[in-house]
Amino acid sequence: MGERSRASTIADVAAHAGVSQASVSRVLNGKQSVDPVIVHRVQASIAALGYSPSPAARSLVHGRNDTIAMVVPDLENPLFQGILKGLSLAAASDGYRVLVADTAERVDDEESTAVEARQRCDALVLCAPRMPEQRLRRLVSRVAPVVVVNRPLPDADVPIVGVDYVRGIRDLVDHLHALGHRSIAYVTGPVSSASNAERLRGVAEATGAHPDVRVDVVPGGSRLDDGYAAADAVLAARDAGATAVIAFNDLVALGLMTRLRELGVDVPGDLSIAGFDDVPMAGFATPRLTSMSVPRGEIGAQVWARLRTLIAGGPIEHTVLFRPRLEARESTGPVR
Amino acid sequence: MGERSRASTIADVAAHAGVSQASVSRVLNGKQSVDPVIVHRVQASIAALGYSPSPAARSLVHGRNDTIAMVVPDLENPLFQGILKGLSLAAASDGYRVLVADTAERVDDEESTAVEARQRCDALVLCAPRMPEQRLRRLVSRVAPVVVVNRPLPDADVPIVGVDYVRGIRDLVDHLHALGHRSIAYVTGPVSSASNAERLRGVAEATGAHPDVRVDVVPGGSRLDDGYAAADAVLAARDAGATAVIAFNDLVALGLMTRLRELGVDVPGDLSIAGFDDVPMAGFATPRLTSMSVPRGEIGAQVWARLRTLIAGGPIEHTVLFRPRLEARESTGPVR
DNA sequence: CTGTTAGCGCGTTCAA
DNA sequence: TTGAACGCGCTAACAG
Repeated sequence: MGERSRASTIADVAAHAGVSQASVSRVLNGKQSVDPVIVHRVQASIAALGYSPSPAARSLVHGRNDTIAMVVPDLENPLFQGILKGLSLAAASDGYRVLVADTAERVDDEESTAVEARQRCDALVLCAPRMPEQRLRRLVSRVAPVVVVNRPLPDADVPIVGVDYVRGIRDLVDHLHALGHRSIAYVTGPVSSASNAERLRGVAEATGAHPDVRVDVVPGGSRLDDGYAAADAVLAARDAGATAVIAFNDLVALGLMTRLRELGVDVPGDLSIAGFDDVPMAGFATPRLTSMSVPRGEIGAQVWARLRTLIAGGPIEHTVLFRPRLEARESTGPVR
Repeated sequence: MGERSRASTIADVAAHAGVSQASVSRVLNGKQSVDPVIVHRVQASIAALGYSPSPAARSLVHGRNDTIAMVVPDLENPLFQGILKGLSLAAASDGYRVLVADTAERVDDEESTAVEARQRCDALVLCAPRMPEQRLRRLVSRVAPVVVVNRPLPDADVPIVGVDYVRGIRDLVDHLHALGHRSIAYVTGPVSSASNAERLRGVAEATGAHPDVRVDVVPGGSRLDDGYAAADAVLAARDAGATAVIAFNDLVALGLMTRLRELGVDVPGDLSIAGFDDVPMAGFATPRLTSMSVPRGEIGAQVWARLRTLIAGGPIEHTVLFRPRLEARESTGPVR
């Protein structure tokens, strides 16, 4: 194989067309008017040489590269996937690309990863549910423009797009309460997770609103195996009177249901179970899982909308929280 | 708010330290030896100014930007997620980032998306299961260095990393055959998908090896709903004698099982069902789904390994196909 | 070991 | 309307 032929530059085109680089640049960007004859000639040369402008050079001149970065703790989480997909599609429709940085749950790397990613991109989307709040605040001020996803950050100069977990849990407790449940077990998410803290606040508010309801907290996690492993603790709670379970998310709920089935526990006969996020699988589980639906793609789209105005020099728009919607299915039933 | 202060440049650092830009550059890259005194002074200035080099300028001068792009048809597919995650982690360990481009199943956009992504990145990973082969061949030659994922492309100058679907299906048929099944229904994937074609080849080879086995093909898809919707056709096949089902992938299998359960069909009592990919949920389904396990993360890592040697000017390494491993679970049982 | 110079490819003044 | 010249920020070649 011969040497890889160097891609043609704007200078090549200019020479080929017998005009100046400036003219080529002008027909390329169409910002100024140029003689139709030149336009035509330049276009011909561009086609002939198969020229396409260098994004790197453009970036250097413009100081931006039409790319944003999204930092996530785990790409395998259906929630982040959905958000990423929505973000990617929305950004693409405005000519922006998305760089993803998976921190592989290593909280200590999140900061440097974010800063590094931000340097090569025009803006940042931060999903860092476990980063200590103070550190996050510092980080956010360093990497603006940035949007924070799925965690509260009071009085910070940053747009936030997220889910109203507090309200979601309350609505879910209402649902269970209406079914007659008075003793509920909550299987937690990762202990340091902000969205878990939010859910716990929801639990607190719910018990405040329903003094006749008590909620026991059981340690869990965020994945299928975590739910599976939480079964024993859940059964202990049941023996202590619990008739229903709220899991941190659907994966935990699904894993839990699997183990309960193995143990011969009937759902919802012996125990009602509800999840959160309404992942695609929820509606296909056995029994179909009751869950709080979260508009993943729409979250991504909203994130982009906010980032876009930020990039354009616009204001920091208000926090937007989506209220989860109850999807009542088979896994929750009346207490008996 | 005042004006956003412009980030400091290498010139600022040079001035602050009272040395030339070249010296700053040298201490930055550590390629040449520099007087310790200067090193120290420059580092101090860098810290004082909070300087960090511009990736754009570096890209322009080096002709690369330490970023690769991955083009996928659907970010929500667990298979691509796993590959993306493995790729992202492996690339990150070598200082490379990953840009993702979701073509949202729009086959017609794949080509331009890929070319566009390639221009801003040093290399490309192509997941385009439905792109017509000839178009893919042309594309591949345009965007090198590139690695193609999960589809054969005989005699093309491109490394391929994928799954041996043919062998996987054969092994799966062997499994069912050993259980006594002689009439099997195969629920297809997307018609134009390359990996579906591979599976069909596997079916053909399997029936060749087992003349006593017959396989009926039933139209399906790639997602949960597709499997759900295929139930009627599958039942028709059962009425025609089929005792087992192989689904295009786990999602289809899971969707199918859900519908069958609604219809009162016992799995595996009335019908054995097997999927493909071994997604995390497979082992948690009811009943636990028999599947062919595919090393998603490892595929991503292998893709990176090949891309890396390509970027370094190395040879086009040989195709590597992972042989799926049977995960026999509850959803397949002996014919009765 | 250090500073000066010359690009990398493009956009954008500024005159003509 | 066009072209020449400069600068974006950095690295590499060349002197000193």
